[in-house]
Amino acid sequence: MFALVDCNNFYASCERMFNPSLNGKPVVVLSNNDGCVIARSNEAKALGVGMAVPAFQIQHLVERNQIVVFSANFPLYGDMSQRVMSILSGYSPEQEIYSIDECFLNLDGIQEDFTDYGLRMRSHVLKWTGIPVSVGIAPTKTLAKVANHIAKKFHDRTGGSYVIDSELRRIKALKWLKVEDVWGIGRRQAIKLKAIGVQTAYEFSLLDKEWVRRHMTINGVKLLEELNGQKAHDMELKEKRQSIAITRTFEKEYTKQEELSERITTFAVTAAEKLRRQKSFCRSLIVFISTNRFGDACEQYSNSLHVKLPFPTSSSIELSKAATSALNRIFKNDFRYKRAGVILMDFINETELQPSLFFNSDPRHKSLMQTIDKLNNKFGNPVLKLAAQEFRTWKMKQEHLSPRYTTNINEVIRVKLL
DNA sequence: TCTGGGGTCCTAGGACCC
DNA sequence: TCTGGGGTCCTAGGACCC
Repeated sequence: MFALVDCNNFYASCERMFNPSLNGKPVVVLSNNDGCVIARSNEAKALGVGMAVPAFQIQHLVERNQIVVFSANFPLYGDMSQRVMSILSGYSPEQEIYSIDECFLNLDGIQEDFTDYGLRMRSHVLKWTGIPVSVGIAPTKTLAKVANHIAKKFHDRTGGSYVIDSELRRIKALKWLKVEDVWGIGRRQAIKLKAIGVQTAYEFSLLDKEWVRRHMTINGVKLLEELNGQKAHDMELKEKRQSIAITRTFEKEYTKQEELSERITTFAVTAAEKLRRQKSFCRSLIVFISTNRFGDACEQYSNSLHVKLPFPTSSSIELSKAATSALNRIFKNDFRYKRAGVILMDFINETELQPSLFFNSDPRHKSLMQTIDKLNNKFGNPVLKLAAQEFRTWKMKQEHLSPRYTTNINEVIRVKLL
């Protein structure tokens, strides 16, 4: 059996955790630059605040209903996530952290009643972190997702834990679940399926396997099997990322290549730090730039370049050089750039590096990077930068930022004794 | 005025090989 | 007029996830 444990309205719950006066009130969290909605409390959902809606479009709702708005505080969410995951790891020898707010647990060998087990996890996490979670348990990962959906949706009845462990429950659940809400069926597939009269997960589960394979590839077939109770996905105990991306929508539009180049350099340096943290080397990278996609149609330009590196490296210097030279090749004057990014890929493990006879990463960079990482970790990022990076740190729009309660000693919560 | 960021996997088709 | 057959590898782009 698999459990899927998912934090309820995770970012909003993190904010409320340190500000209990917000309990019962509508809360939303915005993306970088206070751009659009990325988390909503149940109260905010009920008021009609949609997911991923631009902030300015809900301004009237915010004012009319006194919705409390937060700027994204990723240091806080990342730290809270670690705490939640750490507690949950005690409930199974195998934990797959699927995203910042959810994980799968392998429950093979658990003797306790599954519903109770789920409830126990839930109250444990709630007590120790203040974050409410929902637990779905079933014989396949996809059905565990379905069970989780039910646990959350009918919290009053389930208490936040639901188990699909019989044909009766499986069929009842699938008949209830709309096909577009199945894990793995997105907008495109949902349209196709509805066109042939499939409305529910149950109707999907009865489709002919060949038809599904032809129209939805191997993923569709796996989905079909999983919904029918046959395991097609196992725990994925992932070690390392296969790609690392740093991309940003800028707070302003850039026209000068030097300015863009500084930002790209910083993206590459940041990505390189992450690369070194997971002890990998990278063999290629993509740089992309783009004008404002919401702007005037005739002023649009976007381009990307995938460059192979002459040798595997994790050096910030070498990676940022490669990135800026890629930028030089795609940059065009007379455009106003609003978005750009660097994506590292094609990794190998540090330990599996085969030096080449002719071209290799500069060996001196290894200890240099170690020292830079050490200093930046100790004194806060980034005391040390490359000269090619921008001099001042860019300030994104964050008008509703909460303190970093759990990761910065100067911002810990203060308790006043009366 | 204002419109996010970070991932994974699959497939079709091109380039190349014999 | 007729113009083989069987492979592998790589990549861009699509679809999906949170």
